[in-house]
Amino acid sequence: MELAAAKLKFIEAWGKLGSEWGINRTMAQVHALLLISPEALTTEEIMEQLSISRGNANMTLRDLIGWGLIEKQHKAGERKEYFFADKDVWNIARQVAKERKKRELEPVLKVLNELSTVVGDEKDPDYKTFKKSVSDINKLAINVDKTLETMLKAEENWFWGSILKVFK
Amino acid sequence: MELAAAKLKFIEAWGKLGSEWGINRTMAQVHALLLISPEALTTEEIMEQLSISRGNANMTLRDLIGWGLIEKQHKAGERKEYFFADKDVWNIARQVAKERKKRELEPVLKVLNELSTVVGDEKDPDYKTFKKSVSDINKLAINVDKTLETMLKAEENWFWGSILKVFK
DNA sequence: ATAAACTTTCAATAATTTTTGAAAGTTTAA
DNA sequence: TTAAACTTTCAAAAATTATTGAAAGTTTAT
Repeated sequence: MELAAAKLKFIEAWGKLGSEWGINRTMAQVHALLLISPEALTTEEIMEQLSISRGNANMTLRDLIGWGLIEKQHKAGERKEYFFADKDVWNIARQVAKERKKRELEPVLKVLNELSTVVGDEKDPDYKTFKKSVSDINKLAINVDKTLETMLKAEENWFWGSILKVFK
Repeated sequence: MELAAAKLKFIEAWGKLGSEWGINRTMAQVHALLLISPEALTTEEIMEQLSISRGNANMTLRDLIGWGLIEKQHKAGERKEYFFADKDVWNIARQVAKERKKRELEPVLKVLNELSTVVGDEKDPDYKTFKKSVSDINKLAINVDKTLETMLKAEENWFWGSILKVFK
């Protein structure tokens, strides 16, 4: 396969994966483009390579910075802003895990906690089923939260060394 | 909190979580409703409780069956179909992991494999960066795949026992 | 064979999400 | 201060995704 074709395919695949995971397709594509780019790129270059508008590029780049996946770079003597992606996949995975934990898992834990204060009749099957489901989900969510917490602190080698030992 | 209010809140929270993870909101809500329902419900009851149309309910129930999250039940002497959810959260987590692995991770692994056949000039920074990123992502994806594979085979107690030992 | 009971389909519509692009805003250099 | 270079905003438009509901299809009992 040719490099040019491979690049397009990679950008497309990354975009598709993103959209399946609740991440805007364009955002994932911009990330893909920066991941395979040896140099930092300008908004202009990104707009052109992905055929997207200035407004879209600007918002997407801002979001990616918010996710901690890319950074701005300034080149001496130039006004333009350049953007580049952290290429370390372990950092990327941790960053995504960190953000999703904060944005999604933590709010859910909060709601589950509130829901466990529900009052009712212990003889009521509705009440019993509700309590049991909420409590079980709560336990799982707490475990997932702890696991992520530890993962976020871990070094890559430590992580894969330990995890692969457990998962034979 | 009252049971009725808590139920609504749970259905809403589950729906929101679903949509953040690329799962249709209604599908997650129907799942939530069945999770907290001690009895299997008919299409009619689901339509009414969630204020959705017959068509929507039918398609959503079909999808949930496809995900292995709910099942049909037939009651003796009745023509109606009843639906109920597996209430075991460990089964639910495994089922979701299994389906997403099949639907998303495996296609990505396939693409990454194709992309590693790219040919080019070892002196070209574009080529080198591309190869490195694809290869690193490929390695991570393979590890994730293996980890999920093991998790799918695991028993709940085994899993939490081992994982929590690693993650102190 | 018929009809009642129930399920499925799908074209049309609605709702939501994403994108555009021009105008407004900001920074820098002279 | 002015103007050029560059970035940000946001209302409108486009694209995508989800939902409706009536008609078609299926199954069962008689």
